[in-house]
Amino acid sequence: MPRLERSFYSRYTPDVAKGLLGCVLVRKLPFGVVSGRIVETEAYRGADDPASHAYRGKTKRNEVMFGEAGHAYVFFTYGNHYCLNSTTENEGEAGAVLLRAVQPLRGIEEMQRRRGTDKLAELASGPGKLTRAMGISGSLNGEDLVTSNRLYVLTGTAQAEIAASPRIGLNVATETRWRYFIEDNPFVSHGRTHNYRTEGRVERGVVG
DNA sequence: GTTCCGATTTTCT
DNA sequence: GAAAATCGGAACA
Repeated sequence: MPRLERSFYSRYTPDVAKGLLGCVLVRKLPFGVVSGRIVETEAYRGADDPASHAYRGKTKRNEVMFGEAGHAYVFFTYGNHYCLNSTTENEGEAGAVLLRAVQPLRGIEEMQRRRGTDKLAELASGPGKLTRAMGISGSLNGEDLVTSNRLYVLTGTAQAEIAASPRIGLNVATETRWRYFIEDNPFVSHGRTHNYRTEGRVERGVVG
């Protein structure tokens, strides 16, 4: 399976977020390889997106978002958790896709050990869980996903129905539905107020 | 320099 | 369903 190229990432962020569904995130660790199929993402842009870290311009923390597409943007939040994004758009224009959940494929035992649970559906069903399960931390911030041998993404092939909902954990831009996930997939996160089954405003599409 | 609060998870009721 | 844990970045003075 080929790796995603730079041109894949260098597009309108919501399109990249949708396109990443079904692709395979790969992390090489000293103990072996762990990987998972991406089942849930969120799009964040720049000055036009109040929910984005880049909304108020470039800072030391978010500068990766303004750089070349296809790099990892890893940030620390809530005192405990790292979140993994891939940068998007043309260089100089901010954008990133938050990877929120994967379906474990390879290295499941390693992920179980790191997460302290053996339940597959809970290994990486949330952004913080995902980074913990796959050994991703701030040291990978800025990593080039197109050339790195530590962290990269392979193209997906499986056809699946995708749905869209508001992004999770925000109190701004709540009308913008830039969260994308594979419908009825048991590996997506729940997300408190985002019970999409009862929301009734889910957009559908197809990824493949 | 100080204060506020989050792109979350876990645990308890 | 609700709340605590926990710390670095960003905003304001």
